[in-house]
Amino acid sequence: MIVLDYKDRRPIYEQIVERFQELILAKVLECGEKLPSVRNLAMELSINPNTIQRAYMELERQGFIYSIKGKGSFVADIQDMIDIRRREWEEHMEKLAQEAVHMGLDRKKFMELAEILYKKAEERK
Amino acid sequence: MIVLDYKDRRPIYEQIVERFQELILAKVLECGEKLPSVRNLAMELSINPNTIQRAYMELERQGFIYSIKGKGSFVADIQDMIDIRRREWEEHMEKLAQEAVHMGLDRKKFMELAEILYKKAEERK
Amino acid sequence: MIVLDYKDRRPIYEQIVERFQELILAKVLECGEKLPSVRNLAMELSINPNTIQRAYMELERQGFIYSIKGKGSFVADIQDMIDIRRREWEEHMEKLAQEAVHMGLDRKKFMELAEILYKKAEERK
Amino acid sequence: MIVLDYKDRRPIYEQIVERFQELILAKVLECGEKLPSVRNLAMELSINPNTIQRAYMELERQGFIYSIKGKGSFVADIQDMIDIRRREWEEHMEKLAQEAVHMGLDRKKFMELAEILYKKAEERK
DNA sequence: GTGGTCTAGACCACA
DNA sequence: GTGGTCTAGACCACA
Repeated sequence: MIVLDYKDRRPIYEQIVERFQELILAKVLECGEKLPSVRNLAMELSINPNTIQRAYMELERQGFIYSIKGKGSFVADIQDMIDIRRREWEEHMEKLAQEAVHMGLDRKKFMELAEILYKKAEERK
Repeated sequence: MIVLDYKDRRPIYEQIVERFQELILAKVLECGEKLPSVRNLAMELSINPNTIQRAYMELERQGFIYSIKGKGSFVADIQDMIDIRRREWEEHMEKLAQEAVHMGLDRKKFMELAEILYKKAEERK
Repeated sequence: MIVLDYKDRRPIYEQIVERFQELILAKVLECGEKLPSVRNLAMELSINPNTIQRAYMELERQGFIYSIKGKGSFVADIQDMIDIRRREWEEHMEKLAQEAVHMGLDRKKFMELAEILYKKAEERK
Repeated sequence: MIVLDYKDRRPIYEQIVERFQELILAKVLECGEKLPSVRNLAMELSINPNTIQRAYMELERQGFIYSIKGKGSFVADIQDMIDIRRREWEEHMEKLAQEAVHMGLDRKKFMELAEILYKKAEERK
């Protein structure tokens, strides 16, 4: 489920955070589901438990999971978060569209650029 | 060239600033071109010359125009500004495209939304 | 007892819900007391019975009233709710007082602000 | 400047974070001022550099300081943060005052409670 | 068993 | 020299 990329220059804990974010946002990990324990995941990935701990701390701070001492870490209910993100995204997009109109970017060019940038983002993923 | 909207809740000088920004960015007013004098424009719009003065000061502060005592106000060379704005706009758009991919918004929906928001911005103008 | 404000932008049923909440919390309507029937209140306010129905449904969902088929709607026992709200209110107030101390707001200014905001709330009511 | 309280049950890094927050909010440490280096402060307090690192990370996340690799950690410009906090605090206070009015808490009792809770917060500090 | 904190110490990137 | 990441491992609180 979690695969580390040692060629990646980003720190390991960051890779773990991002991977779990994806799994949770894509609902592969469902609300309330238990994450592997800090120690188990550390063993499985052959890394130090501290690194997992740090990743889980960050995920909890961001509201993706919640941890209960003595019980484990669990996927949080992120529907509200998703809704808020979606709304903010649309607001930003609306603002950019307005700026495009002000800058004199016509609809055709605007749509072309949007498509190019979307494809670029898709490939990068 | 300048039309005031008294139903608009924003201060008049702000409307004037925005209108000139549009005219300059859209290159209706070209680099080096002389703006109407403070007094003339005030008469034309039937408003206090101080309001125009304030708008011109703000435009100068933002780098859209420059004023020469005894000669008048002129459109500044804003190519650099345009380039920077355009670059920043593209960066923002790229970021939004990336977020769209991360949120699981597929290309079709992304393009539809982009078009809707562009049209909405166009109508509002 | 219920006065509608058509200048208010909120939906009518929401205004009705809020008004009944106030009447029940202020114990003008006592526990067990019968509310006006859907039809009567609708006639009295010259609005659609469905709107009243919706308001009553919302009030029941929130635990302010209970409805018995064929008999009517009655004010619920809300003492628990009142106690909980009061406790939560005090907790929030305690937290704000603490933040005030941390922000360096001295007691005199804190008390002044509290009084001003209380009066403002009173007037608005 | 920083004194640890080993009787305090809270983790050391949290104490350090809070202490620096106070020093920065009270402007004892001014904007742009350099904080002691991770290693120096660790030596001075006879604790592990990791613990300081963790505290500084948290302070940076919260916007109190910024760190530049190879140069050090510096106090951030927090005037905006202070303004925002103050505004949010007032909004919360206004809301609580409104709720107090709705709950039927009269002004005298409201003011008494406010004073008691303020004193309590002051003593706890 | 589980998460949370902390120590001791290594190594890296950046300046 | 400075912050940032990571390992190895201890100990605590909670369940």
